[in-house]
Amino acid sequence: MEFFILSIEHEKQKILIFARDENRNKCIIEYFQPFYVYVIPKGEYFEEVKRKIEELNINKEVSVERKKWIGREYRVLKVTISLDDYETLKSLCDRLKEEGKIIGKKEADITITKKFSLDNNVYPMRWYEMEVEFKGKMGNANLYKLKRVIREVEKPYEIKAISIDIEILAGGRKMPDPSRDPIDIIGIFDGKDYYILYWGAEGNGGIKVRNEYELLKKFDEIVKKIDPDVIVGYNSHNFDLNYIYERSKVLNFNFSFGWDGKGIVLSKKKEEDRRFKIFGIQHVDLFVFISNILAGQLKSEVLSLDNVAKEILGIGKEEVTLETFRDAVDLKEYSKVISYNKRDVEITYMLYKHFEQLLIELSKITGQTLYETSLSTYGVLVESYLIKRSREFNEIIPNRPKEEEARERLRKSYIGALVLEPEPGLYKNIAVFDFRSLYPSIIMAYNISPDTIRCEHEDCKKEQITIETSDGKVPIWFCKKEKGFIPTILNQIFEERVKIKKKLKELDKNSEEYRIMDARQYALKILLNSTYGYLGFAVSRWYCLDCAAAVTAYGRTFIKKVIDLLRDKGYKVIYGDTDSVFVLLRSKEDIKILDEINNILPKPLELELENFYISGIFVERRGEVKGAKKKYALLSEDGSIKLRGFEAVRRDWSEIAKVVQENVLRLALEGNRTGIIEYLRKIINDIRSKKLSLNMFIIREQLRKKLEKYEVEAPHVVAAKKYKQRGYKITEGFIVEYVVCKGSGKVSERIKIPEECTNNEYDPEYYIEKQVLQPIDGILKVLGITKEQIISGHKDILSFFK
DNA sequence: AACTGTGGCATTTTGT
DNA sequence: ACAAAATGCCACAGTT
Repeated sequence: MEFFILSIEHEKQKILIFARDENRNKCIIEYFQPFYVYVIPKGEYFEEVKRKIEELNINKEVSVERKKWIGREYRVLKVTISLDDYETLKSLCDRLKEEGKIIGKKEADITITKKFSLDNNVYPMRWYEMEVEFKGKMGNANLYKLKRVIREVEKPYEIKAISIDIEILAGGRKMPDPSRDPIDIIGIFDGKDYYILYWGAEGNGGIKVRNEYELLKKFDEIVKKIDPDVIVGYNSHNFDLNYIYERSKVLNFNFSFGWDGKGIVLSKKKEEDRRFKIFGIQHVDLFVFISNILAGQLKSEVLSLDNVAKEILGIGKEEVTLETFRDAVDLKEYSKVISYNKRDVEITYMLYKHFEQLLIELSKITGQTLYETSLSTYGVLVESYLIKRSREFNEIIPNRPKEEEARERLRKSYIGALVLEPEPGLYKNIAVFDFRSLYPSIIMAYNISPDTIRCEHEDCKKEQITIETSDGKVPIWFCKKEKGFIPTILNQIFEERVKIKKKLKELDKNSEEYRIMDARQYALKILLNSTYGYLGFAVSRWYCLDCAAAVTAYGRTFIKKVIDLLRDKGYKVIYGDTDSVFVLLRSKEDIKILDEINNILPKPLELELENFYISGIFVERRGEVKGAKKKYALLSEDGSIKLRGFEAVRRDWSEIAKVVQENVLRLALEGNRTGIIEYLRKIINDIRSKKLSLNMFIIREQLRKKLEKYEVEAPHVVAAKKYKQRGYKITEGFIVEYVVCKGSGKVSERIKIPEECTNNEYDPEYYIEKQVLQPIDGILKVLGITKEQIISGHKDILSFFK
């Protein structure tokens, strides 16, 4: 029979595969998974260790295998025991380790479900033909016993997904608290029909029920009726599912959706960061996935559903204020809130559909469930992938570091990328060249891997590079005779991606195949680009700080080499960062020097033209003559502007500061000096005469730790305390908003949170001085515009306002 | 990891 | 002699 696997769970050593057959019937396939660990004895103690394990008074099977441990081959003992007897084996191994007789005990921390996948080459989100034996029913699922996996089958599976979103109207007045405030609305959307359940008021467009208990009951029924594979929410781990879970406890209601008939299960109990799982159904929290994997590519500063939907789907923002909620409660009329909820479930569903293929491809590649992928960070993705591939290389999977070891690793650091110091000024005709995927290329080109580092071959030692870590400077080399685990894998990913990209060019952009292939190449790109970071990541199993340090060291030599080549040819290089160089051309024709440079560079490194710019501006660091790094603006031929590092792209500056800086930068790049002077005169006037809305003056900062942990009375900390006083729940990650108002003393003593500000209350002087003139100071300096020119007749623009 | 920049705070320097 | 201004350092947020 053929099955599409959704997830693989276990009860002790009993594997439960949650799958669907060709008719979408729920199927649970059972299998008994042996538990085993690998013990690596030190050569001379091999027989002793083997004997001691064999003498243990437990059921066991000990076999001798040849396995690789970080590239080196060993005779190892594969010890298969019952999971219940693990402690006995562990204490023996701990003792042997202390006596120095074994290198270690490995793969004990690989979950039993993972072991099942590795041993049988069976992973979620794929179809398999299996030989099974029907055993009867388990709930409403067919129960089978797995006899044998015949083969993987390539065919599509159409995922049935629903999105959910809840409303707690008490939140219109205070933070919703599940011990007190009921759920008023639960919305569900399956891509076709909306089920907006509500109670306690009138309303159009929803399904009215008698009370909250009935609401949960109806929700349960609908989910069972739709029988989805995926339930999607936006911030649903920390809000929607958490809330539904808590309310069901308060009301003593037991859900029966989920294949085990238990509904929502709390799988990680860390306060403030709980994780909810549903057996057989993949719970996908898009907010978590977007924050972990996609945030870097998005322009949105705050990853609210509205912002993200606007950027990704181009759906406009709907203004819903707290007033809407308050009115709904006061008038007992929910129509507006119902349509708001309807829109939210729809957007959530559409966003999910937009990312579904990427989630699927990432899951397939890494061997994880959709649920696991949606919670993964880059490190988890890379590691899952390496684990999945390890068997092909006969590599034993290294242990995850213990807390102490991880802390130790965190203390170590190494020299990173090279950043050139730019000379402040306004430049014309700038070409930006960069290396395409520099770090992955270096790993491949130099065979950088934990298993190739410091090999014993004298030949390999000849090509060394010096790395500098917190332990000091040391020369380092990588094996040239045998390809390492990580470079081999990277190479394969790289080649696979090239192949897909080639294929994409032939496909119709609107075809299903294009969509799948494009998601696949993007998933591969994510893995390719995350591997360097993974090597230096403290909790990695294949951690290798010296490898990471070698990657950056090679990176620095390459970028230096390019700069030297360009300078030798008489070009002026004005800036460079990690993998890019900014060079002044005499004309656009000069771009052809790229070919000459690429002829000299070793393969597969390749310098490319990132773009050509008409003009660009670099400024000084505040209070210094040195040019500021990672801070510049470029004007391209199509009129678009690229801003890096400037206050205009930062979240912790007011809108007025950002708008003014961006406008001034544009005028500067266009060479319009008089425009700047006129614009500034006008804007200063507007600020003073309070023509602008308060929104322009709100400063936002995030709390990066718990409020109590702050040592200083910084403005955002003071503001956060004000929020707290007003009954807001202040958590880590809370975005604090404040406005600087008139008054005396420190800034922190005269801030107000927006809801305290009446009558467009803000301090014009503060904003003109600190938010408008400060950020453009460097730009004006480059252009040689003095403050007197802005306010003619006055020596100093600041004294004008005093 | 590298880098920029703000505000708070304690101390030193400077102006009157 | 005193206060204001400058300075240096730290904590912190954020971008690349």
